Amino acid sequence: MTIGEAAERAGVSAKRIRHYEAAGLLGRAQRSYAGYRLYNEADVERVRFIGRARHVGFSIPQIRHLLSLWDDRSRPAQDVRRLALAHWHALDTQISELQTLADTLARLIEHCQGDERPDCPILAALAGGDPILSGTTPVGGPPRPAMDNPPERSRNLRPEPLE
Amino acid sequence: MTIGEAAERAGVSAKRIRHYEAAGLLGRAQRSYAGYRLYNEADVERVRFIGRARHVGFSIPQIRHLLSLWDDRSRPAQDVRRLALAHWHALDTQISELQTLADTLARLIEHCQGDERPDCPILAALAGGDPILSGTTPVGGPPRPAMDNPPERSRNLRPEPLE
DNA sequence: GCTTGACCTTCCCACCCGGGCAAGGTTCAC
DNA sequence: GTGAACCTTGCCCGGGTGGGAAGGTCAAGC
Repeated sequence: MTIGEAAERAGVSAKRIRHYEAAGLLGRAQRSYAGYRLYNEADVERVRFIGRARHVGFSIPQIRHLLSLWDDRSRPAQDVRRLALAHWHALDTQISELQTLADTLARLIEHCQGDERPDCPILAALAGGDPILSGTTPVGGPPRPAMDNPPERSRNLRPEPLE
Repeated sequence: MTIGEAAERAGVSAKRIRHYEAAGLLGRAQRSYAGYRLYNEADVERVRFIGRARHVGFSIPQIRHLLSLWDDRSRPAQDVRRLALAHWHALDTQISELQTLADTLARLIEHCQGDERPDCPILAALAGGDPILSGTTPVGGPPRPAMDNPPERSRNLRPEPLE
């Protein structure tokens, strides 16, 4: 099959398949006489693997690594687990940082009346040395303003630490 | 003062100041006879404002907007609040998505023994139609594996909804 | 056989926010 | 005058993908 069909069946764009090939995730595809890329079932499976791995946030280099482990039938599961765990920790760190940002911002918004008057604590904090931007959280945790529909986010889902 | 000194006083790199100027956040700087950019206290303040806004995650276009509100002495605080709130919601969405990813990954890791055997559920899930990747969380919430040092992350810090 | 439209090819640009480096000019102290 | 430390502009790089241009190919219909 040609790239369009392979792309559709793997659930990615043709462009991405070419990109993955260029990135060395796929190896050079078979070519028709006219130069069209040709794929088989196994190729589609591999692209699907890549797509799923991207979907859970693995980077291209990480997927390269995952694929090498996948290709090596004798690899220990430990190796895969380690890679996934590292990725999880990176995700967790990123989430923490974003959360800190969001909390800071929430504090700023909290202090802003948001009325017609021009005095805005948000701008003031960005402009001057308002300590609210220093990230010092009051004892007892940050304030918890009312919210219409809390998303019920799942936290504390944590794999075991690295061995 | 020249760009190096201004950069140091504003807490950003000289490169970033030039970048902000090119992005239209700063207006064309005064120039010395030789073409050096020259700054005054007000310029440094403005750069500091930009730096702080970047620090809490505002994008360049958003900061452009914030600056226009800052420059407009008669702007209602409401406008600023709205912008900050939109940014907060974007952050919150991003955090949610990352959290979903991390949870999925955690479930995968959970199911992987991580021993010397080559059967790895993580690879299996990425390769095949393992429903674990579909994101269906079991009733009662996702499993909560033991963790050495939970970061005590602050959640539920939520500003009021948009009016 | 020819046209048409859908597909394929490669290559370049764009995003975002800078870091890093190069080649060259300027300033200041010694 | 000379060297160090600054400044200038400009280009390439990252990550992962979309968009588009310019051109070749294939299959169906006339």
